Amino acid sequence: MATFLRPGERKPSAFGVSFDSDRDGEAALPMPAVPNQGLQHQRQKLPVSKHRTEILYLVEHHQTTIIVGETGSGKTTQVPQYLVEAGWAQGGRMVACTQPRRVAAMTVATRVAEEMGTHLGQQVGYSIRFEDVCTPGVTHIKYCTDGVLLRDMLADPLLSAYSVIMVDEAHERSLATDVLLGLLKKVQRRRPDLRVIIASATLEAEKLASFFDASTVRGRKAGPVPGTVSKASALLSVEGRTHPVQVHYLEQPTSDYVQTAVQAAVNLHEEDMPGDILIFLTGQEECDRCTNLLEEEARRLRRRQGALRLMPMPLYAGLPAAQQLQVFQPPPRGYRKVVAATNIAETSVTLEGVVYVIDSCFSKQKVYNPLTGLESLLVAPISRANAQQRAGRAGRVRPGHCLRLCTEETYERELRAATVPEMQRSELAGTVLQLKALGIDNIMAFDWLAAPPSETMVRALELLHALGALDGDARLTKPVGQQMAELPLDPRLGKCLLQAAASGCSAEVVTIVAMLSVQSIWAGAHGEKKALNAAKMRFAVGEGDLISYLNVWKAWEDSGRSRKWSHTNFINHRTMLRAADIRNQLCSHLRRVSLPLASCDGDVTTVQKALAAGLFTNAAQLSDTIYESLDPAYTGTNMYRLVRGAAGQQVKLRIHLGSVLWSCKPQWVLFYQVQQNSSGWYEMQDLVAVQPEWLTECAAWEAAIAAAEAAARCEAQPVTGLGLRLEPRLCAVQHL
DNA sequence: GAGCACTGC
Repeated sequence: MATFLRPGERKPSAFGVSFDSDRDGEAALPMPAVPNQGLQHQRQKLPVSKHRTEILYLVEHHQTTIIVGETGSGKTTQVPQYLVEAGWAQGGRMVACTQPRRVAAMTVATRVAEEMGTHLGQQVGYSIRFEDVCTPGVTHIKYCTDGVLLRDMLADPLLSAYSVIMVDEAHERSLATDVLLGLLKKVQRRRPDLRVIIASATLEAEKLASFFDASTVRGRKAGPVPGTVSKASALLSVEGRTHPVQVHYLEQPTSDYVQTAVQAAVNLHEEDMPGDILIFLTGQEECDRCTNLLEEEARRLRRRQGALRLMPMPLYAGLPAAQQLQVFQPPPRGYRKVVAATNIAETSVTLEGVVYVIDSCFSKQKVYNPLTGLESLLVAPISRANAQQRAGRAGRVRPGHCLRLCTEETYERELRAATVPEMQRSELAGTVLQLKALGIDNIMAFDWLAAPPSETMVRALELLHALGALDGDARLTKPVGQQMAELPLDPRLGKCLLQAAASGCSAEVVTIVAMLSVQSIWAGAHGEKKALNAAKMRFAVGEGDLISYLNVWKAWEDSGRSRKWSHTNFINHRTMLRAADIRNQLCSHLRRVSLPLASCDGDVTTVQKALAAGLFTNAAQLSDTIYESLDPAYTGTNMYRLVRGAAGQQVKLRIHLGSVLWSCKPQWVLFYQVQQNSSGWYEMQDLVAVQPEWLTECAAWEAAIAAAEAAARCEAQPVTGLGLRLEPRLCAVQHL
C-alpha cells in the first residue's frame, strides 16, 4: 500500500521504496468533495498523468525536482493537485505555484478550482498584486506571480507557510524567476523539508539542474537510498501535446522584413488554405505599418471572386482595450485574420486559429550599459529558443507552418541558442535593494543563477548608497532603506515619495510616481499624431512632463474618471485605472509606516525638489547644438550632457520629441527614462526641469560626488572576461 | 528631429 509522507514525517518504510502502482496510489488519496467527472476524465488524458507516481516519488525523495514539460503537458494544473492529494498540504502548509504573469496565475487557479470542484479562493486560490483570493487555513494550492512570492518573503523569509514551491515557466528566465530560484536554493539549506519543483521547457533545464546540485539524477532508478531525502536534484521529462510545425526559411536575406512579411502573408493567403496568420514584429510602429500595407493588399485582392478576404489587425500592449479585444474574436465568415503582433503574442496571449506564423526573428530587448547607467530598448535578433516558441504558436489547433524571414544559414549561425537572462541585461538597483532587505549582505557573493556583470552590481550599490538606502558599509539603512524596500516602486521613485512625505507634498508625488509606474498613458491611435500632441499640450507646463502628469490626473479625477473623457483626450483609460490602483496601494503603504499624505497646494517647487531627491542621478545639462544635416531649414539638435557620466562615457543625449519640454530646452533637466533610437541618440523621456542648486541640496548627492572624487585616486580594477575596466570612482562604496 | 518589447511588486 502506497503511503506518501509529508515533510517532517520521514519514516523509512520496510520495503524501501514507498510506492507500488498508480492504482494503489490513487486509492489511498483523499479525493475532492465534489469532483467534476468530465473534468476528471480529461485530467487523466493529459500527458503528465502518466508520470504522476514518478513525480510524487521524486518530490518525496529530492529537495529539488526539475520537470521538463512542453506545451500542453498539463504540468501547471496537475502537479499541484497531485501534491495535495499526496498529503503535502496537510498540517496547514500550502503548495505554491508561481507564474511570471498575472493572467496566468488567475486563469490556472480558476481552472484547477473547477477541476477540484471547489470555489476559487477556498482550497485553490491565487495571489497577484491588488488581488489576494486565498483563505488562510483553507487554501491548499496557491497560484501566484513570482513577484508576489518575493514580496511575501520580506515578511516570511523562510517561506514557512509552504511545503512545496513550484516555479513554473522557469525557462523564461525573468528577473523575478532568477532571483526567486537563487533565494530558494538558500532557503533549502535552512529548511531541508521544503521541496522545490522547477518547471521548464527544454533548453534551460540542465542548467537549472546543475545550479541546484551538481550530482543530478535522472528518473527513479538512480534515486537515493530509500527513506532519505537527496540534495541532488532530479530531472524528469514529460512530453507535450502540440501539432508539428513545418519551418521554412528565406532563400535570400531581406533588408525590409515588414515588406517581406506582407508579401509572404499575401502569398500564403493566395494559396487558399484555411487558417489565420500571425506575424511577429518588434514594435508598435512596425505593426501599424504592416497592417497598413496589408490593408492595401486586401483592397487589391478583394476583386477576386470566391476567395477568403484578408482581415489585417495589429496587436501590441499599448493598443486601446476595444481594439485589443477585436483581435481575439473569431473572424467573420469568409475572412482570414492576419495579426501583426509584438512579443505579446509569444507568451502573454494566445490567438486561437493560427496556422501560419511569419517571424521577423527580431524583437526589442532590454539592454543595460553599466558604464553610462542607461537602460534602453534595442532591436536585436531573437534566440533560437524564442524562435521555437514563436513557431509553436502555429501548431495549437492543427499542423502548421512557420516562415522565418532570414536564411537558414543566418538562423543557425547568428541566432544564439538561448536569450541572455534578463538578470544580465537589467539595471539592478531594485533587485539589490530587495535582496538587502531579505538579509543577503554580500550581494557580490550571492549565488546567482546567472551572475550579472560586476559593474552592474556595483552601479546598483552606488545608486542605493546615493539614495540613502545603504550606508557606507552597504548595509540597509533604517528607516529610509527599509521603507524604500517595502514600497512596490523603483528605488528612485521610492526615494521621491519618501522625500515628498518629509517635505509635505506626498499627495502630489504619489500621483506622479504611480503614473510613472505604468506604461504610457497616451493612447496613440495611428494617424492621429497631431491631435494627440494637441491633447498633450493642453496639460503641459514648463516644469516638465512629471508636473504635467499632475494636470492630467486632476482633470481625469474631475471628469469622474470618465472613459469618454479619456477617449477625447487621447488617454488610455485602462492605464489610468491601473495608475489609480497603484496610487491607492502606495497610499496604504504610507499609512502603514505612518508617513503623512499631505498636499503642498500648488507649490510646484517643493514637488520638483522632492523629485530631484530621487532622480538626481539622471541629471542632464544643455551643452551643444549639433548640426548634422545639410538642410538649411535644419536648426540643429540640442545635445545634453549626462552629469553623472565620466568624461569618456558621454552619449548623444537629447530630449525626446514626445516630451513637453522638447521645445523649451531648459538648462538643467532630470529624466526618468531614456529611449535609444535607431540613429544612436539616447532620448530622454519623462522630464522635470530643475535648478542646479537643488541637486547639490541633496546631501546624498554631495556624498556621491565626494566618494567619486576620493575614489578617482584609486587604481582602476580590471574586470575579468568583459575587457572592461571598473570605473575608479565606484570602489568607494564597495566594501562587501 | 517624429514615437514607447514584455512582464512584475
